[in-house]
Amino acid sequence: MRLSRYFLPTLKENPNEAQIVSHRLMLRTGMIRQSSAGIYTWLPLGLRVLRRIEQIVREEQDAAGCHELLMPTIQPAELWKESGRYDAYGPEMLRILDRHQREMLYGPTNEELITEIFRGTVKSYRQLPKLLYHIQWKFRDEIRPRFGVMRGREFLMKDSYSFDLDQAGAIRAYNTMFVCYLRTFQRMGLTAIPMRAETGPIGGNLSHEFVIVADTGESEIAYHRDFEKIDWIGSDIDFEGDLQPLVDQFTTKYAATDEQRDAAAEAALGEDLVTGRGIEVGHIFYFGTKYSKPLGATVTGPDGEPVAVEMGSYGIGVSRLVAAVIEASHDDAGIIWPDSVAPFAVGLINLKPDDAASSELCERLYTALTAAGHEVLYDDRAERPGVKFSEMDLIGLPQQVIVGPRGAKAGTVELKVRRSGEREELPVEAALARFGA
RNA sequence: CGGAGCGUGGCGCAGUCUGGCAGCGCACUAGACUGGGGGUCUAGGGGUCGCCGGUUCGAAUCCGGCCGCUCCGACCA
Repeated sequence: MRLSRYFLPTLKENPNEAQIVSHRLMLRTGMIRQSSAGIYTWLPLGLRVLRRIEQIVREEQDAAGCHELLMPTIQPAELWKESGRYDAYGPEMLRILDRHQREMLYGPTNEELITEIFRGTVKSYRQLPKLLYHIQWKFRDEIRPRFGVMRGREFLMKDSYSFDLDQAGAIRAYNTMFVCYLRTFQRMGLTAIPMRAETGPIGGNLSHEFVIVADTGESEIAYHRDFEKIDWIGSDIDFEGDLQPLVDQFTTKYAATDEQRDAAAEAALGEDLVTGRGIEVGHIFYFGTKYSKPLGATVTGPDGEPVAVEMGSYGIGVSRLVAAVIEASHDDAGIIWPDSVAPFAVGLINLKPDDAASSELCERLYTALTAAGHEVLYDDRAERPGVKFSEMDLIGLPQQVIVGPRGAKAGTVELKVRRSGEREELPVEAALARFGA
């Protein structure tokens, strides 16, 4: 992508409304623009990151045996009256009347809808278990939206739903998602600690939040020091095997948020207790027959009798994750994207587009890097070097390739690693070899 | 919803108290100089001062109402 043709409206100064670093940086790098309170437009750079995170979530869901579908954003009120949540949800749910005065709502979550789909299609225990998910925009009319996309009213969420014949099956599904989540966040370069959580209006009795440690988090958290050094899981998980030992490894140590915290347990930990703040990026629930019973989601069991299915739901805040990654990975100059979610892999800086040798070399690098499968943002603008350096650091692409007249003449380029700040001058061929080009 | 604050050009702000030509920095346009960490100089363009009403010879400024945004609190991925 040539920056001269791209849409990247960066800001030199901090917008007044942004208080936390991720919000400031998302505005300054031209990733998002606010439309109204808690509602944002995703500009090209931000959308790229959102899509990459979404794709990681999708791939890990698929790997865990979840099947993607897509439910609508607008739902009929009727279904929610059936489950009893139409009144329970309160003003946080955005209610809409269509032209026929039919009561509709912009979905804050999808348990009712997925259960309706399930009850109309799955009739026998032989068709179980099922794990379904979708990635869709949700709306919750938060009392006080804040921190940019961290706590917006409109947000992109992945929500999965499990259907099993019995509790043992449901717990198995719960464990599957538990491990899937560990892998998902790990791939984004995040350390997410699973914490015992309250179940909230979604309901149920087995629940964990996945929390990223960050000073700007909204939850008070406390956890065992061992979580900082626990062996992180590999990519070769057998989801068909017994996941309980792995889950136990992450759930036996103390870790809790807010109301779930236990003063006695924390006192017992002594020096091993770590407290701080965290950002909740995922939440998993087992809630049994809470929805299947009122909504009539039953299957015929082995004995010919109807059985209400055991369910769980599993959410990941996809749009929130964009902000969470920034909170976890930035410095004074700007964002530092982990490779896995970076909007572009390489930033190519042409320090002097007027210089024929520089521009020819840049064109060659741009073509070769692109051909080798790297996404390159090429700063070919007629700007001063300082502007280019600053903006490239600000938007935080992991690798920078810097070309100037001196190097172009000598046949060298400079490579800079954004995270470490390390710079290295190399012959062109050697630099290309680094990128497998 | 309670408490606090803000709304003046694309962004950041001054001016409001004490009514009298709408300003500054950045950004933008043109030219010159410059050229490895958000340059310098010159000349420009751009604003119904959030909206509605009132007071006044005269309102960004005073008064009333409304709207929007931000922060703190209770609620949430």
